[in-house]
Amino acid sequence: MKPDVNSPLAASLLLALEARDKLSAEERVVIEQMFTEARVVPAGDDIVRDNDRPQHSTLIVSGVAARYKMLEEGERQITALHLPGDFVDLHSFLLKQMDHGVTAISQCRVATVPHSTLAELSLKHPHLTRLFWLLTLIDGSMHREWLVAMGRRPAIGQFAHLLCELRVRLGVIGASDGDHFVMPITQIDLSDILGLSTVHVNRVLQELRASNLVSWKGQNVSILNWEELCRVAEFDDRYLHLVREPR
Amino acid sequence: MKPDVNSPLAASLLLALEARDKLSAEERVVIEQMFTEARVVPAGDDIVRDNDRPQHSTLIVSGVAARYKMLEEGERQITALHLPGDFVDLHSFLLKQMDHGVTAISQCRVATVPHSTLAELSLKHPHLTRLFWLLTLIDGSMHREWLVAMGRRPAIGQFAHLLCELRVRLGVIGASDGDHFVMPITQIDLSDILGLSTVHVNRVLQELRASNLVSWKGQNVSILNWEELCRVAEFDDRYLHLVREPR
DNA sequence: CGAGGTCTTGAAGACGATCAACAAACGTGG
DNA sequence: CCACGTTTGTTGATCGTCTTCAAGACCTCG
Repeated sequence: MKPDVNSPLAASLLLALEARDKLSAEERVVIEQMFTEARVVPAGDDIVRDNDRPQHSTLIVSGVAARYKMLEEGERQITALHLPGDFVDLHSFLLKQMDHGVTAISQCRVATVPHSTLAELSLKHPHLTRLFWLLTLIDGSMHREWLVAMGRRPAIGQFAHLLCELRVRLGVIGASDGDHFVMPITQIDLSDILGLSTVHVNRVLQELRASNLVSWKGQNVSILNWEELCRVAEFDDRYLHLVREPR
Repeated sequence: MKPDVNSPLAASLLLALEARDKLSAEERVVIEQMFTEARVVPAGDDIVRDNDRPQHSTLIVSGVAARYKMLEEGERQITALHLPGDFVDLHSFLLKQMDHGVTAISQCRVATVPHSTLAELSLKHPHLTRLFWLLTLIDGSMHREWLVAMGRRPAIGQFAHLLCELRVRLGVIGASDGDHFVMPITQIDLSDILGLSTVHVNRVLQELRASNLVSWKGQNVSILNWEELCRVAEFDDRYLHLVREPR
């Protein structure tokens, strides 16, 4: 999760893709070379703004970002959390206009690909195009899982589910150290993810701590009882589609 | 919304696509010819089952369908409503395995395309491929809007928002008669969409009726005050991406 | 060392859930 | 076409989860 200036920009993306299909050597090269170097976005700044019409798509190289929408009364709802290797606005390639913002939750390093490169790709590399399409489909799959969590799980189950998801997703990109990972987000961010008040997030977290499921100090998160946490969350990772097969 | 046996299978799909981009005559033909005739799925039956590995993708020709997930205690959460012209499992082309079910809310006529045809398409017709990708992106966009509605809007706003969305989406495919449309779904279905109890759905609906925003009798829905309904819902149709431009 | 953001705790209140009962609508078979 | 059973819609009463408001502790960073 730390900005590692030496790692290639697309390292996490390659891991995410290889978790779902095989890449040819050529494809790996194409991916590594498509990104232009990266700027650093300070925590709290927008990476992409609502209503923008981006000419390129943005990859998180390091840090945590979030898609969000604001309501009239100033409430914020986060609709997705993005980790290294995630394309935060790949969809803007076809949707053209952003209907939501993307903010840097922690400081982020980001790299970009011009939409024109993606367009060429869609002509020359159908398989890679399908894999990028796949990434947006997995985003959609996570959205659906979040809908289920919000609509039908009690707050503690929803929170537990988020923790399970984070552990698995960080594992895929090699950013979790077994049951421990670094998660630079505040309880305020959590409340905007879960659609709860900050006060209630705090109380639910205490409940998770009290039952020895999780430890969360500062940015250090440890899953203390994975089995039981999954039970509370009714977690099933099928929706992350971590099966390596031809796509 | 009525099964119209004479209409071409892809009529609504063509309308949905033409609302977002121009199609060439050739592309229209390709789309019209890709679907094989259609079966009728009775209300309540699954169109696609959880865990299936479909070899084809399914288009709703008429009727209303829903994607859903079940929880352990038997609760259901609907994550998307699908209307004529919607591909309910286009994503299974790349996700391979279903991580949720799709059920016929009302009786549905459905048509199918083999995945092999979609694969050919991805080689021969990059523009059409991008448009199909676009359809899945718009699905994702609707998921995000539902997340906002669930997380941060009170029940009445969430319900109002759903009604606004339905009106606009039905308008796109020519299935709404101004402010009136036919919506063959029960309050039980609504509660599974909104993540509320059926009792509360009933009370919120009464509130919408009492304030003269909506009339809902049987399957006949009329928007009585579009302006005010949009205000209650904080509705902004940008997320449906109804802009005709090159994609 | 001070200041702003974040975390924590308490008390009160609201929104929505649950339980229960009944009415209305619908479909099916006689 | 009516009778009957089942599903859906409606209403009331009570309960619980989560919100809001408020205040103080902690922490981080200039």
